This record gives sequence, structure tokens and C-alpha cells, in this order.
Amino acid sequence: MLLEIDHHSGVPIYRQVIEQIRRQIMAGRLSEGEQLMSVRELAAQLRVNPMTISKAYALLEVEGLVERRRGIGLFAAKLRKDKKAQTRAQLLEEILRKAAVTAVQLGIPEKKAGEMLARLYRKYDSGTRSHSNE
Amino acid sequence: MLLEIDHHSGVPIYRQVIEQIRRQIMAGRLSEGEQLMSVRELAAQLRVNPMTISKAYALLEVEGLVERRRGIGLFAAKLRKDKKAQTRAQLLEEILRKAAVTAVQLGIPEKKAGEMLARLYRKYDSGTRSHSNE
DNA sequence: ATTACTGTATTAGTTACTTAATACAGCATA
DNA sequence: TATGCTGTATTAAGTAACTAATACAGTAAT
Repeated sequence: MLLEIDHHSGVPIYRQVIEQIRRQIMAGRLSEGEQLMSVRELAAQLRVNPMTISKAYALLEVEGLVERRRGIGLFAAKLRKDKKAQTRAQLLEEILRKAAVTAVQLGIPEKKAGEMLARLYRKYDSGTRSHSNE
Repeated sequence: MLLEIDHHSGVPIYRQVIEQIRRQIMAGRLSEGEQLMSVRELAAQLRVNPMTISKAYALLEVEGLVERRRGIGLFAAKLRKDKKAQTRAQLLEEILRKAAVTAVQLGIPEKKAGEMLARLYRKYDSGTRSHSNE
């Protein structure tokens, strides 16, 4: 599971974790009933305190995206398919819009912006290797 | 000067101020020597404590983007063209990285993401018509 | 029962962020 | 000099976020 934490963004870690797990569930990359990394495991990977992860998980459960089972682990909850597809497109468009606005405001040519995106995409995609989606 | 603060984003106010002023300077929207809003004026507009704005301004000066003159005000600094280009690239890369991670996590193919970016770019570029940069 | 995993709670302490009130410092101008 | 702007510093307080250490609680397998 790809999780990127930016320690310098000012955005609380637990929020970053929530956003990204939410995204992965929406993507179907975490399918219904699938087990997520344990609190301690994820905390170790991100080099972060376990209670920070626990907090993120607790809020994800409130949101209805995951189910916590003490003694067993954390599991992705079931989601309606239509909601999933719709939300996915929205999520990506939301951030791509910000990127596009930034590029235009900065006067960076479309071609160069596109090349940068492609390079970054491959960088993060290379660690993934499932490619089952879409 | 338009400055929008999102009090619910989790991003510190002084950081939001920095990001937006930085972007406006890089975009040439604030040209060299131009005076910015005073600490108290901006603080009032954003309904925020003056010292929060002062902190943002202080960090912008460290960054070399503005010059503070006590008793007079705050002014956009002169920038070497190369540094400007470099920083601009960094700013765009930052947000494109987030977009790339999102796309990968959502399982959206590189090609489709690229097309979306291009479409959005053109959408926002068409309303600009300055094209003096780069 | 023991071991080894799960997630949870508590307590305590640190740091970052923000606000508030007050005072100070520098510049310009009437 | 007096006024009215600038930005700055200090002190105090409160909250949010994070960490650390420790202990507890539930499940499963040996």
C-alpha cells in the first residue's frame, strides 16, 4: 500500500493518513473485507506514533469506510459501486484542477506540466504493480 | 489582492498566507518593488491576529521574496530570473506530485490523468491571455 | 494457560499554532 | 513636536497535534 506522508506540509499526519486510505478504498485498491495494515505496522512504516494511526483509523470508522475489530485488525467496509466511481473521478479532478491553475498562474507551458506529471506518475506507479483497475 | 484562508483545511494560517503571496510573486502578479498590504490591514481582512501575519511576512523575507521596511511597509523583492524559474518549477512539482500519487492510488491510468490535466490546463489558460512568462 | 498478535486507553510532556494585550521602534508629514 | 501610519517584541494563555511509556482488552493458535 502506497502511503506518502509529507512532514513539512503543515497538514496533520492523521489527516494525511485518512485522506489517502479513503482514496485507496474509493479506488477499489482496498476491496471490501480486505485487511489493512495494523496500527503498529503502519506506524512503524511511517515512523509515527501508533496512537496517531489509531486516531486516523477511528475517524475512518466513524466515516463508515473501515471496520475495526479488536484483536483481529482493520478491514475495509463495503461501498456501493456507483458512489465509488463517482467519488474517484471527483477526487482526481479536484487535485488536478489545483495543479492546472498553479501551472497556468506560474506561466509554465502545458507540455512541460504534462511531462512533469508523467514523470511523477511513473515514479509512484513503479512501486505498485497491481494495475488491475479501470 | 485576493487572499483566501480555509480555516478547516488543517494548514496553518501563516502557511496559507505564505503560499498564496509566494505564488502571486512568482506569477508576476506582484511586481518588483510593489507594496503589499500592511500587517494590520491584512490581519483585519482575514480576521486573524496581526502577529500571525507578521510571522508569515518574516518567513517570506527569509525566503527572499519580500523586503520589510519598518515604518514604511512590505515590498515585493527583486528576483533573479533563474531563481524565479527554479522556484516556479518547485511549486508546480509539489502539487503535481500530489496529483500523481492520487492518480496512482485511484488506479487511474497515466494516459487518462494526462488528458485530464491537459483539458483543465486549457480551460484555465483560455481565460488568461497574458502568456508573457517563461 | 501461554504466546503473539490485534486495537484501545491513560497519563504526561513537548511542540506548533493562534490569540490577546501591551509596548516599543522607525518613518513621514503637518 | 505631534500624529499616524508602518513593522516588531514580549508575555501569557489556550488548543491541537504528536510522542512516549505503560497497561489493558480481545482474538487465535499452540
